[in-house]
Amino acid sequence: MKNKSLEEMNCPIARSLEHVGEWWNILILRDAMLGTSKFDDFQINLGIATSTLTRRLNGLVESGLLDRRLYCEKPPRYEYKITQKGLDFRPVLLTIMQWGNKYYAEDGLKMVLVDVASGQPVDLMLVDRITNSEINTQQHQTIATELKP
Amino acid sequence: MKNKSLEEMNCPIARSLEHVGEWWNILILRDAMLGTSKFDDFQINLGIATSTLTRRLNGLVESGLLDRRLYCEKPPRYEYKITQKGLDFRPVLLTIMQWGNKYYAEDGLKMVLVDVASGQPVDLMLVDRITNSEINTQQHQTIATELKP
DNA sequence: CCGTATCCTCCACGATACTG
DNA sequence: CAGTATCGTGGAGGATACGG
Repeated sequence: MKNKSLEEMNCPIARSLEHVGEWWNILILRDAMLGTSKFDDFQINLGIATSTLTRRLNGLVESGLLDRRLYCEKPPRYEYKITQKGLDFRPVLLTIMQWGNKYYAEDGLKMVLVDVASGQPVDLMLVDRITNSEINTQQHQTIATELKP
Repeated sequence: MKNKSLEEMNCPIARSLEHVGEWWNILILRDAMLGTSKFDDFQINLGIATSTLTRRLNGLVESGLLDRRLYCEKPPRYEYKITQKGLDFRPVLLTIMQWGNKYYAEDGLKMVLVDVASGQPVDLMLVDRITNSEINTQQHQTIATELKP
């Protein structure tokens, strides 16, 4: 971030903000947890400028929250997969989500928790973007939904 | 924030970031939950420019996370107290804190949970800034500490 | 003492154009 | 299609001076 002193603040919250404080990062992580991994998918989903997306993705890779992996050799193609450190950030997104649901869901659009059969306790998804029919039911099972009217 | 489109994003996370995404806001809320309420206390604690602090405080008041109250008539003095909406944001800070403790506490400085006798389950405090002796023990009781060496 | 107003700087972001 | 490079700008933040 702009202020170097954040790192010197010796507070875990302040230091965390150094790496995820930019709100684009939060939204990129959100989508990464939802399964997005390709550059263009992020770009289309978020409506972010490509140059900005490059910078943010690189920053998140540098911070160890995303992993850049070559998945195709010819032509070289990369995907951005969430790391364990990034997954550990999920509770933060969940609590932001709950707070946002309470105070900023006037139009009825909320996010919901889904049960992940793979063993992980909870995951998050945006209701109007991933409909129930689109969910890989082997991986996800909706346990609560509040759909847009 | 700079981008109006965040509000139009129809996602509770995105909308929340509209109000608390600026990292100064997070730190101000952190201190407000720790009991800070006076302008100068925020300023000294955070090392923030006074003009910036004015802007951020006003923004948080506008967003309904802080409440500006006149507590002295002559001369007029105001204090900034956290609102219920602000208190509801506390779980977010707690999860950020936990994540920060895990990944950004290399120097041993962590935050801890304290039991609030007033009935609320948990509160947070910064270990090196509020020592045990300074805690209002009627209000707080430390249940876990990991102090800087 | 408790802020606010003003000016300035800088950088995150967007737009655009470009490469493999 | 999957990005990177470059340029211009708005606004957040800092420094300073000032008002109640």
